Amino acid sequence: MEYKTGNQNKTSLIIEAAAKVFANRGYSGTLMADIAAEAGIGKGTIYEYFPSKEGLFFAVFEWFVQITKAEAKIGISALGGSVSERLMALNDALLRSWLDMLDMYSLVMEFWSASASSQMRQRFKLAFREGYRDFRQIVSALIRDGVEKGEFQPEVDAESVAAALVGAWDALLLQAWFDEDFDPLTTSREFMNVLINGLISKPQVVSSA
Amino acid sequence: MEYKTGNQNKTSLIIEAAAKVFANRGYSGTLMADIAAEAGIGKGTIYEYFPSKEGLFFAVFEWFVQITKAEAKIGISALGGSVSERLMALNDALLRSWLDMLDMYSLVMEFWSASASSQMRQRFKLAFREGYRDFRQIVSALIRDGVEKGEFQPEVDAESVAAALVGAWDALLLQAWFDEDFDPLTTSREFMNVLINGLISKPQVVSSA
Amino acid sequence: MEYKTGNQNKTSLIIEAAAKVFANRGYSGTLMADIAAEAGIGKGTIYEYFPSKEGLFFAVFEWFVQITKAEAKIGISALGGSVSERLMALNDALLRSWLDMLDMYSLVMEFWSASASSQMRQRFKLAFREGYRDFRQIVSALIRDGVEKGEFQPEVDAESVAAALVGAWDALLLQAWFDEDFDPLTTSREFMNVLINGLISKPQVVSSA
Amino acid sequence: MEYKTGNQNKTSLIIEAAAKVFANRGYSGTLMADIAAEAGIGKGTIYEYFPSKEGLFFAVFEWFVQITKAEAKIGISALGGSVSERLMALNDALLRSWLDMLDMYSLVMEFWSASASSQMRQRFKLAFREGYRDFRQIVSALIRDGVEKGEFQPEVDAESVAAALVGAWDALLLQAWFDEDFDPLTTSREFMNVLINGLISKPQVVSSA
DNA sequence: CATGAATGAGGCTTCATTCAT
DNA sequence: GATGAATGAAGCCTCATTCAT
Repeated sequence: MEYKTGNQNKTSLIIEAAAKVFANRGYSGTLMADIAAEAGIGKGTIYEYFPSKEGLFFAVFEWFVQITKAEAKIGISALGGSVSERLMALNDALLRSWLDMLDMYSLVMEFWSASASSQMRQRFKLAFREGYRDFRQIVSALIRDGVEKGEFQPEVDAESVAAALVGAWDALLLQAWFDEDFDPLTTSREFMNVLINGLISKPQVVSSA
Repeated sequence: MEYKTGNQNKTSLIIEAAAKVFANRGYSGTLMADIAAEAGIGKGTIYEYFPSKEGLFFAVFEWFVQITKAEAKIGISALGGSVSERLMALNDALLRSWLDMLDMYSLVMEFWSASASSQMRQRFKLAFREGYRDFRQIVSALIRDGVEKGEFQPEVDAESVAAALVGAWDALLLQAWFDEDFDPLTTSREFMNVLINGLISKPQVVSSA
Repeated sequence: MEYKTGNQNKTSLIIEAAAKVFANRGYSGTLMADIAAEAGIGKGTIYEYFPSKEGLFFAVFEWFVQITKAEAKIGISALGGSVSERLMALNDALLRSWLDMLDMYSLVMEFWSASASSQMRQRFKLAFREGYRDFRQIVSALIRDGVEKGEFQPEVDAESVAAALVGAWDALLLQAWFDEDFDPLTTSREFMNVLINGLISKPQVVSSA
Repeated sequence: MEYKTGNQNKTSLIIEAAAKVFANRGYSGTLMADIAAEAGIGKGTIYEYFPSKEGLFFAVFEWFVQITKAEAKIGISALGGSVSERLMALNDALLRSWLDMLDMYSLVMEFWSASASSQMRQRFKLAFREGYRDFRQIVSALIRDGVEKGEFQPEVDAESVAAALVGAWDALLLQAWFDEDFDPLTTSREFMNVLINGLISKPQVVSSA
């Protein structure tokens, strides 16, 4: 009825329509008819390209992972400068690109939920695990770089910081999704200042229980 | 039929049975009949205590929020010592209590997903927002305390660090849920070392794009 | 809406309603809704008793086989007299009982068709094979009895005659179903006269290609 | 794509492909796409030659009736000799020609079933009635010939015997289709011996209920 | 109070048929 | 003529909810 996106083929037309509807209504709240209507095609046509609702959902997931990874890579490869600067730049790039599609964030929650239940559990869980691993690796490589260059303290456990950082980004967006008054970009930058400071400064030991 | 966990009343019997089943099968994968079977009661009985599946789900959510908050309070109130030490102790307490019920973590994902799908969106979204706000407040109060006591640097933005920290905890558990080889406790402690170091040390300024 | 048949239980209520509708509209022409309406119950109720349309169809088949066998047994056990007389009496009894339910004959055709195609092929095919074997056996036992008693010629191959006879009965009813002007009872009696005569009389050999 | 059976035209190409698929999967189990694939043509092409699935099915039926009749005529016209011999020869010829295409037998069952289900009922029912009548007539003519020539007893009711005989042939093939261990040719010959004996021998009267 | 048999609205999916190329 | 991508009517089945016992 009103296509305009440069959808090369019908497959991606459907995926994008589905993404929109899944994001708005959730997996089980979404009717195949809604997707068809959103895509401006007949209900049956979807089944020419995808085997089932579940199959389509997974295709949306893969599409989503792919564009997310692509964004991340761009954000990372972009910059020169000190490792600290690059880390902060990565923070900005990621959050900005995500904020641009915050309305899609509910998709992520649908994916999480799918990975927790249902038939597709395994496929999703695996994909998430791999996705997080990849992402952690990218960030930890950056941090390790900082350690090797002497910019960061040698005691720093790059893996752990990367894992927590990746998680923090994720969760800041989550909070932004829940709370319109929450500004994740500013928040993250303040946080990054502290964290980077922690990476750079000679540690003051703390003990615990 | 064989549940005797200290359920004072049938209401909590049903809630706990429902929590179990929702965690395993997801919201829409769960049948009322499954819950009744799990609780060892008749299907119709559920409707004596809850108005609908959705209502029961929300009750599970509230129950979950409550016990989670209770755990958190225990973790926080527990310790004395320096703020750094208390922060690290909080980290340990929270992660430990969550790890004990990691199999319930999928419930959180269901709740997230529910907050994204239109039917119950408002109720869940609101509850999550409040939950996160409360939690951020608790943590930011602690950090602010550190600033006021001179233990942490004055430039530190307590709110932001709290938000990111709360998020990082959440997301580390998420990663643990996806990845059995991932150890969130150790990871979090390494991360906390760096973060606390960043809070304590005099900042080395970093600029960015 | 208007039950009156002495249906002890709902299972047979549904089976009988289904038999009626399957007989009138054929398997794939039958809607589950039709059956429910015919039985005066809700659509969903059928699924409390049968797993699927196919399962219900098979249940109808089994019910049909059972009552058919029961009829046959009555027909057979009934009479004394010479074997010839008993054979003729069997002929009459079978055809009469079938003619009483000729409107159900189309069910048989549905069953044949089901045995030829579809998922259920094996189950139906097997049941038909067994059904025919049983029936042949009953008839051949009778004929063999005639041979042993010296009433029939010793050269008679009881098995073969039984098989053909069983088939002839079947097929006469089939023709009656197609052709309202066809009188299978008279026809069969005339035929039986010839056949029994052939069993009794000393054979006049015939050769062929 | 790879069919070159002497199909003069595409019409018969399609009919034969359809016959194959209908025989294997049954009417409603058959997809138009299957037929097109079997015929090595496009789905749409079928509609250039036939108005609908049902129309094609009926065309297959007519084609089937035609070749069956042709076979029967050949079998009948073939032989000289006594009527008994011709009858036996007919038996052999018919069964042999049918056994050669036993895998097509399931088509007959589909046709029967079609004649029972409401949509096409009339057309099929009529065709079957005519088919049986024709066939009975051919056989009864033969038997009457035997009576007239004094070879068979005058009391014989040619029509009835013909009807039963035609039915027996049909049903023996049916049993063969259900039961691979069943040998219809031998069976039929043993049966024919008895029957022909009954036609020839002076009758021994039998009375019944 | 407790139950579970009964219900029927609702949704996914199939597939004969159409029609633009 | 030939094609096969697109269609949407139609049907099986699910399952939250009700209510008579």
